[in-house]
Amino acid sequence: MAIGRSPSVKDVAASAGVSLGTVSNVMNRPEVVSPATRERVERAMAELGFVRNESARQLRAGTSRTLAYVMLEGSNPFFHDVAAGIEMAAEDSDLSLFICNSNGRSGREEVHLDRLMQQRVQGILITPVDPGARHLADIAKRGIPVVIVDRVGEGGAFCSVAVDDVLGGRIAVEHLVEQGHTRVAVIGGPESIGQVRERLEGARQVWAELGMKPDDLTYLPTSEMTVAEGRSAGERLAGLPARRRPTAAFCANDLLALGLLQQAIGAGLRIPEELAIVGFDDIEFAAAAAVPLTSVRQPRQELGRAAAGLVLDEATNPAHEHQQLTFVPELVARASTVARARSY
Amino acid sequence: MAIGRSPSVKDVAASAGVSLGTVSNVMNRPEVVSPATRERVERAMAELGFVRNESARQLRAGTSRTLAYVMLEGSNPFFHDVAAGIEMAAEDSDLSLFICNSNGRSGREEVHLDRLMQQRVQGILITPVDPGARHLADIAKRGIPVVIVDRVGEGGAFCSVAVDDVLGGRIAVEHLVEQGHTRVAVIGGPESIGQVRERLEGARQVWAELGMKPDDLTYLPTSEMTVAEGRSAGERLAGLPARRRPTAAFCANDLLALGLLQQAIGAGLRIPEELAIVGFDDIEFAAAAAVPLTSVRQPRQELGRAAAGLVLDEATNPAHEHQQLTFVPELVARASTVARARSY
DNA sequence: ATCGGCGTCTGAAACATTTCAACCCGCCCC
DNA sequence: GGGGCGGGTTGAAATGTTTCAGACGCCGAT
Repeated sequence: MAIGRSPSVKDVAASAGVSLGTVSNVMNRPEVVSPATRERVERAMAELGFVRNESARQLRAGTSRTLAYVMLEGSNPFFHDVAAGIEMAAEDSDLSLFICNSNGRSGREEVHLDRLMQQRVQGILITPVDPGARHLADIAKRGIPVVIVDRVGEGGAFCSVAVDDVLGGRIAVEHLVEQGHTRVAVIGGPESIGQVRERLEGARQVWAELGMKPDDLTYLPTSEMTVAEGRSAGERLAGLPARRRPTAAFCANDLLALGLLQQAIGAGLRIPEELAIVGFDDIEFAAAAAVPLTSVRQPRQELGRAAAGLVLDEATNPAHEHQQLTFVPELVARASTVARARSY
Repeated sequence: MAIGRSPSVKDVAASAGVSLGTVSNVMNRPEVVSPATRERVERAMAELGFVRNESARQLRAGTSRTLAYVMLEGSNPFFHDVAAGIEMAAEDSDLSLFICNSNGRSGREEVHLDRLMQQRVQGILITPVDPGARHLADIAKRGIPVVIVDRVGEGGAFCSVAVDDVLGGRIAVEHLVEQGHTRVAVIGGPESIGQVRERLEGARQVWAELGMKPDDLTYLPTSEMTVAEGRSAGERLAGLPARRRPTAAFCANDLLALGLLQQAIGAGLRIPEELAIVGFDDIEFAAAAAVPLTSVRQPRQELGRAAAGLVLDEATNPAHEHQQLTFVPELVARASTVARARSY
């Protein structure tokens, strides 16, 4: 029913017997219009079911009321938690948040960014496939605020918010060594992912510094950061000769760790006695695993919140300077590494 | 750098020495413009770094190129999988997808819907807090296509795509009875959530039909559908006197089931021998739990895809008729109910 | 009386695009 | 050589909002 285009300011103005400008004022600066007319206009709006046309507003204003987040992997709850943090901040500034998912593919990422530019979003938050990509630099050059999330931008060309991944890798492996492990596996990949590279790097660093034998740190590469790949890594681990087999594993994210955990339990291993496992991210399901997972916590929502703050600053503050925020990761020890850890 | 507003069609036209209309044609109907001019215009666009202003396009065209999905609970991966399905369909039609999250609160839902109307989205997909809510009906009355996802709309006022929740509850409990259980717990809540109501309803139906004693079906209500509530239900379960204590539980979603599972294992119960567990949704983490979880699978992405199809039909096909699509849920038996189930 | 100022309201311009009727020009056909 | 045709291009109108310079009426002060 109720067919026909939706009513415009003009219709409201006619119905209330005032001019266009007045209707606009009622919406945007109610204090300048007399209570009587305001009331009349508001009634007219309600009667006609008027809904402001955001495209027109935006066209005239030149700026939209939305932020966008392009996440790296929709299947990893970590990114949804980051998004939730951004959303809260956006909400506080009365902005909408547009969420996209590049799924790790640079092509999709570019398509999304293109669309976002067409929409003239106020700012773009992104966990990029490659922080050095041309299309990112191009956007920034246009003057659109871009903030890199969970990676640090190259050469300070962008604001960024991240956790110190090298440090994260360090504390994870340090913890395992403290628990008495002398043979450790590090699991993750592909190394084209910056986060992976740095976490593994941290692991190697601290391994060397603690004076452990280089050969006793086994790297098991994966092709993705998924539960399935974690299981597969578990199988490879089990295939190693007993005397060389690691007694603990550090996985570059929780999805891998969860897969490994499941495979290990299925194979009858006792956790953590026969295999200790540390993950990364501390997603909600890490604590909820049947053997609660020790993990390197990133302040997920905080990350998002801070990133939103930076993008807003860049959008509104003329004196804005790019900054690289780094959060400190924190080890959350649970039963997957400590025999009788209190679990939550 | 590169300050100043971004170039418009007019600038491109000037730079290429043609009229506005021609530039527009290059973008929208390239076949009507001669290869030579087209080439010239395209070069000008590239040089100036022209990006079409979507607001202006939309204002003139009266219609946007975006769909929206308002999900019920951002913390439940199930909805993200539905969203992924929608996104694929949107992609096929060259539409963008705007994702919002009401977090179960009717107020947020309304705010989001309001914004979406202002943006003149092509259609709205929503898993509503309450499918009977006024604001939903209002939107539909305006002629904006609305499709209810994972619930069926009341009185056929909307298109909807859902799984037969009653049937889902039936097959879950039927499965438990087949495994020889005679005392079963059903866990979920609050009952204000329609999905919960129907799943429990199905459970009760089949329990009666199979001639089981009504008193042997224990209902443990929860205040939310979260992992934490699942654990708490587990504690209440453990508190029941042994002779009345159920030997199996049907949880209204996987998050609850995961929490219950974890609590039970922590308490030293053997799964499924001492407690069998069935969840609902079959989210990815269900299979990845340390004791892989038996669950009632909903075709998550399919749900989203189908919903997108309906909303598009309603948006473009004048002869559109509302329809209620119902998918059939499917039991996926894993180790949490069947002692030596193959796990994946 | 005149003036200034204030509170309220108006009307038109501007935003960037799409669409459409009209136009131009060269060509072919009669 | 005139008429018609059709491909290519133009120019202007239209979309719904915001903004801004001004108009209007009224009051108090000069």
